[in-house]
Amino acid sequence: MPLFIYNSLSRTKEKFEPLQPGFVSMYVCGPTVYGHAHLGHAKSYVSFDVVVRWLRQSGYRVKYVQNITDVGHLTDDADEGEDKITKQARLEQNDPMEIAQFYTRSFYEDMDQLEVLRPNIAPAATAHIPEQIALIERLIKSGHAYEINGNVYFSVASFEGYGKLSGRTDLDAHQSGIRVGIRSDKREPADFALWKKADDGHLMKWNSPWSIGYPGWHLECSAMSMKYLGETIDIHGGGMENKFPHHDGEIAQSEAATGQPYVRYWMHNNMVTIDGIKMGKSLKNSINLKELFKETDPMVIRFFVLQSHYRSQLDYSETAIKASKTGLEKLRETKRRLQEQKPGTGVFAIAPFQHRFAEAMDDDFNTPVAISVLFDLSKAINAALDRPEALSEASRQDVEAFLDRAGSQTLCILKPDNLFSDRDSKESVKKFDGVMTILLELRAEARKNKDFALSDKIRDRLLEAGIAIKDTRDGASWSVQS
RNA sequence: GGCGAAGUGGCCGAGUGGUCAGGCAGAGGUCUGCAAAACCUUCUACAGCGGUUCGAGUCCGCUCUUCGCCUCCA
Repeated sequence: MPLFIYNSLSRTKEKFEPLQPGFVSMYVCGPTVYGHAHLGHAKSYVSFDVVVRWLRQSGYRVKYVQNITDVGHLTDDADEGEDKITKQARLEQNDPMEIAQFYTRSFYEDMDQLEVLRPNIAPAATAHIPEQIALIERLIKSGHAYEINGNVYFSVASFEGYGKLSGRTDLDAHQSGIRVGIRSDKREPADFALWKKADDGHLMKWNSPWSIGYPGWHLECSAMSMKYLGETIDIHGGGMENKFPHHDGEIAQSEAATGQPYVRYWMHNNMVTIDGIKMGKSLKNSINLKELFKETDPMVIRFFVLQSHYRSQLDYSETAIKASKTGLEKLRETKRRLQEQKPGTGVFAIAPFQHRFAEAMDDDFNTPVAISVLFDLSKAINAALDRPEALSEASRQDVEAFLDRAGSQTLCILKPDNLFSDRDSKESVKKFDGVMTILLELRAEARKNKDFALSDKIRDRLLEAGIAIKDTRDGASWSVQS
């Protein structure tokens, strides 16, 4: 069953065939680190995390590079405005590099909570200035870039096919959108900066053959992608809002420099919206993940994100999150029941579910359908467990193996053990388990003596403490509420 | 204005021609000391108007509406 990926460049689903059999090179645009991550980052990086995980499940060796943009780019037009990181540094009365480091760590903390695997290489833009300068030199030599007054610009007219990703190929149209009246030494308004001379007071700056300055925004991805993954990479991912100008700029400067195709499959994920409006830092409607995690289990957020397709907009609301929470709890409960059941004789065929799950994932990573397969499975398993014959040990193991691969390894919404965090030691878990066993025994005794006031009190008080009791045919079980 | 995407039931959200998405919420039932969970049954859809077709959320056209990009942005 081959994998199909929707390629933003061709606007069709294409059969995935990496450049080298068995090996996938993948680059995803990372965050600009001048603030805490928000729900939009969660959607993006959870989506690409599942892409990486499924490729690995499918047997590929994946080299995953995701940059950290720690060069401050401008808040405004390409020629005006203050650098974002410098601005944040001024607001926090801090050094720009400390700002970048602080928010980089914050980003990974949040991603860890969401079970997003770290990239194999996470290159920082500031650590690759020489590579970026070398790429500019290459472009100047080949006549695709020019230097004026210490600034270097990419000549858009020199690259045929500029704008092919976004569909913006009419250069005259570019000009109409550009504000008049700003002073610029560009030859053409559509040309974009590769190197900018630093103004007085600009804090993040480096030496270059042209001026003391800083690199253009699009440049770092091209330079670092080439350095770690080669001139042609298999997959490049990013947010849709970056198709133009960022990704079209990357294509132009990369392909102009190498003469090789830059990316084989472009993947773009859609936005998170609130009441239909895009969530964005600059729009001041973004939902900070650290705040969100105070009330909502990060796994619920991950599940919520994966319940919609990565190319669809995802509309945030508290009711939607709550629905996801209840839904995820249902899947967890089935998994728990399965683990706790006493071996029976029933035979359960897992193959059709495996097949449907793989089919969904191979169809451009259709996680909502993949999750619906898990719900169908949940229903079938619960029904089987309700029957006296239950599941044989062999069948139970088959189902658990599938749940581990699909739910834990691929979607990563059902962790192997979600009762306690990883920080809790095995010893304390064991002790807690012992205490719970005693409480359940006391409650069972009370019920046997028809002392329902006591048994209900135990149940109610435990629920207040965040532990739910369920009476099953095989006795009571308990679980921690998320 | 230019480029691109989308409008599905109370809510979220799949589905590119021919029984069914799925989740949440609602209703009825089974089970239970009661609850919870689970299971069974069940009610609300494809923005509008034309067209193609034996047959259309699904293809085509028009209209209306929404969103993204054209400034930094996942």
